[in-house]
Amino acid sequence: MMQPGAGGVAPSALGQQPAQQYGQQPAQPYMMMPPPTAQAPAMWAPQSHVAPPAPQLPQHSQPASADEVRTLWIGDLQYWMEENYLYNIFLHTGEVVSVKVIRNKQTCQSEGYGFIEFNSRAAAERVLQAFNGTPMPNGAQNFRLNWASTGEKRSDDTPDYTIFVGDLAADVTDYVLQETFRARYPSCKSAKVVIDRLTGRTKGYGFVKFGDESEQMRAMTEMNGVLCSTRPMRIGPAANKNAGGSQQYSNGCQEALSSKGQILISAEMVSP
DNA sequence: GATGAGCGT
Repeated sequence: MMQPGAGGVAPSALGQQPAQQYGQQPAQPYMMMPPPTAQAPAMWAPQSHVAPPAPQLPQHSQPASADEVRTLWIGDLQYWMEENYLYNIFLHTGEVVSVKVIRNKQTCQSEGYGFIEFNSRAAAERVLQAFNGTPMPNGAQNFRLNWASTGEKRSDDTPDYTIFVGDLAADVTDYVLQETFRARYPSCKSAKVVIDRLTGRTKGYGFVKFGDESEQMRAMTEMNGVLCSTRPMRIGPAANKNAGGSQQYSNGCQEALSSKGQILISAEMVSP
């Protein structure tokens, strides 16, 4: 027989209202700030904060074939941003099916990203367009949203040529950084300002990716010292993360190995 | 100041 108390539980596991305390956050973290300049497009969020025109940050194009893709990936989460926080942010859409923050199994600490599933692909896309790159309710950082990858490979055939950009002012966002470069380098694909997960604030450096190697090279010299927002950028080579950007070290490794070998050999020779 | 971040049961 059914337990009386458990009969009419909320459909979603999140239905049970979360006790809303997010670390240092005061009582109502979700109070959406009034739209700065927003005339609400009144599609699905009549009365709410419609963020400034979502900058066209690079996102994976929506997979056309897969009807099932209704989930967004969200990153750059601070540790205190848990399911209930995310859930309440998108609550007004009425179309959130589930929310999940990925945690480390040992420490149970957030890994800084999660997934938001909507009841339709269109709903997910609206959220993606409207929120991505706009300030999160806590005010410190911007939403970093994208389509969740469904295990299928992302269409990413082209190599990236990346540079490191330092000395960024506090107000430089991905969008600002990217536009700074895209104005001169059409192959500029994306820009990312690195965010401190503890504070949600910028670390003052970032990465810019180009599709064209010669533009990467040119940008390295031409853009060094150029103003971005209020500060001159300092540009350097990016440590090889995603290949492409710089030369492989295959030869270097061999040299290192052989010279190590030499050291060993000479050590043997030196020994009595 | 100083080299990310990225897909779960």
